[in-house]
Formats: sequence, structure tokens, C-alpha cells
Amino acid sequence: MDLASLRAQQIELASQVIREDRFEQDPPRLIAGADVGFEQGGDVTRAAIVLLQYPSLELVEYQVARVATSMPYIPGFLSFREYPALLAAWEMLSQKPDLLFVDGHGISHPRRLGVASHFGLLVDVPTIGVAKKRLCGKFEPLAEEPGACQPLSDKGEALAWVLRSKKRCNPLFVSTGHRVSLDTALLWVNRCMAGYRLPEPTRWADAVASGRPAFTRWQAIQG
DNA sequence: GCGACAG
DNA sequence: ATCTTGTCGC
Repeated sequence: MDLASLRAQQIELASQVIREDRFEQDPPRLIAGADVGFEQGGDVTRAAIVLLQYPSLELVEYQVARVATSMPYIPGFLSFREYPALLAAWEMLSQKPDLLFVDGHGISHPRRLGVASHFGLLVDVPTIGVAKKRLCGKFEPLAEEPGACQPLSDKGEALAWVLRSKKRCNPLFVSTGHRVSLDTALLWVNRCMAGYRLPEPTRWADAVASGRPAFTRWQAIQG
């Protein structure tokens, strides 16, 4: 792993990211969520992708892939650590979504290529980055009301919306991944909210990746 | 030089 | 991210 070459690769790929809306299916009927976790000492990377129907936000499919971890976590280089497992889970899907929510930043990244943008480019699908922490940039304090948002700016560029998705919760960082504009990214995140801090696609992906009770119950009901 | 730093 | 007990608030 040569960080200088990965950095050059990021800059090249970032120039190919499309920041405008280019949906195959508009509005999206099938929305996916992707999340990555690690097992034991971190030797195994586990990626979960869930498919939700829109507007019912009903879970219709999930896939989990386990892949040997190939890189350590280095801030700014997360996508290289996570995309192999994400790709494996993606290939397992019986049908591809019209829009994908990825856990992590999109263009709100030092070189404008967070995991949401990188993965969107790899599989050529519209993606939105939904991150729980800031990586770069600055923003004004947010109002307390749910729905309040402020732009995240870095070097004079608006790169994400900092969104208070729920009362008394830390904000989310919603950014363009690929083929989705910043405002459309915020629009779809808001449309996929169901009273929790995370939008449903992300919340389900997290539940599946971590084997949460909500997912175990759903599994038991389905069969 | 120092602090910050997605998951 | 992951591990894990207790605690606070609606």
C-alpha cells in the first residue's frame, strides 16, 4: 500500500464523479443501504447491502459478504479498505437499486472521493454519502429542530449538508456520492427518514451488518 | 510545528 | 469500527 499512489488515484477518480442528477429510474423505486463492519480482530471485513422499496421503505432483500481485510483504517483512505467487501455484496444482489446510500462521506472528503463516491463510480450507480462524523470542512452551528441543516464548506466549496435528522442527536453529513446533486441527496435522505437518527436504508444496513435485534426479528418473520 | 482525522 | 457497564431522558 503506497499512499502517494492511492492519493493520485483518488484525484483521478474524483474528476470522474458526476455531481448532477442522473438517475436511470426517476423517482427511484428501489433504494439500497450499505454498511461495513469488522469481525474479531479486524481480519474479516463484513459488508451488508439492503434493498428497500420506495415509498414503503419496506426491506425486500439483504446480502452480506465476508472478505479478508486488506488494508488498515487510514483517515482519507477508507474506501480502499471497504470497497472489496462492498463489491462482493453488490454482486450477490438479485436486482440492483436505483439509488444507494453509503455509510461514510461522498465528496465531502479532502480529495473529493469518499467511499460513497468511489463505490458509486466503481459500480456506476447513483450514490449518497451519509456520514456520522465530519472528515473535513467547516459549518455553522445547527438549530435544535429536526430538519435543520447547514452547508459544510471546504476551501470555498459546498460539499455536504449537515443535517439534524433527530432531536438531541448529533447531525448527519449528507453529500453527493455519484450521479446525485447535493440538494437531491438531502431530499432523498429526508424522504427516507422514519423517526430515527439514520435514514432507513442506512439503519437497516447497519442492523444487518451488526445482527441487531430489529433485523433478527424481521428474519424470523420472513423465514 | 501542531491539531484534526469517515469507519 | 469494536468491546462493554452503567446511566440519562422521553
